[in-house]
Amino acid sequence: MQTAPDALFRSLADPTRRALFERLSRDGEQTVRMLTDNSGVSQPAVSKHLGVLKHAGLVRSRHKGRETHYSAQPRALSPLVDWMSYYSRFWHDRFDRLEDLLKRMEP
Amino acid sequence: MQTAPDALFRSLADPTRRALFERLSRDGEQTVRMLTDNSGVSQPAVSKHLGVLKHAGLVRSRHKGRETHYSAQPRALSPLVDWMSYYSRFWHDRFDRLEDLLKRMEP
DNA sequence: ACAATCCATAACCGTATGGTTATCGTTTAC
DNA sequence: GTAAACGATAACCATACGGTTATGGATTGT
Repeated sequence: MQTAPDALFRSLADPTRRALFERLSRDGEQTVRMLTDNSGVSQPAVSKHLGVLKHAGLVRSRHKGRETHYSAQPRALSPLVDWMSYYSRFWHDRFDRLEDLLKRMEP
Repeated sequence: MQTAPDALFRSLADPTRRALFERLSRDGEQTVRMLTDNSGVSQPAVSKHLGVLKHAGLVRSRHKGRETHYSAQPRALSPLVDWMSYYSRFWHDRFDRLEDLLKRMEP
């Protein structure tokens, strides 16, 4: 349970890296060159970030000739959704119990 | 848009810190002492982590005498839900349900 | 009054991490 | 065939970060 969200939270914690994922999600498949432009960092930095994202399953890569096309893999976010649902539910349940308690205290 | 999820992702990226939040979510309000036991790290480390979580809005603190009681604030997660729903249409249905859940927690 | 507990802060340290430039193998273009 | 473009990797650097011990202010217990 603990390990699944870890790589995801870590990967998305960096603003540059998150921006890459956001851009791929919004605009679809992109080459490294395209991603480097307007990224504010160098091409090697972009490649490294994409490597991290790929390792977390958040992006996929496809080679065509000398260029590499990257695309977002949003289903990889599901452990995060599960995590949030799980830990929000406790609050939700407690809220319900509190409501029940208050109801029972009324005359 | 970028700033809101940033502190949250960052805060939750560290395993020790996430474990603290998870524990507060599961078991309810706890003092620093209680949180330090079974945390695997020293009391100052716990205090520092709680400071980060508090800064991100994920926990609240309440002073009583010489001890400080911390409690989880799961609705602080909502920017993350927004972020995910925006950047991945794929999980929209699930997100809608989670958003409803979080909305019900609002005062 | 004194000792002990609680917690925050300061000072410090090693490592992880995000960035750079340099380079090299491939592949395209001329 | 030669040059240029693409992208990954290596080597390196500065800093951010998570951990520690030491300490001090506040509160509680004896």
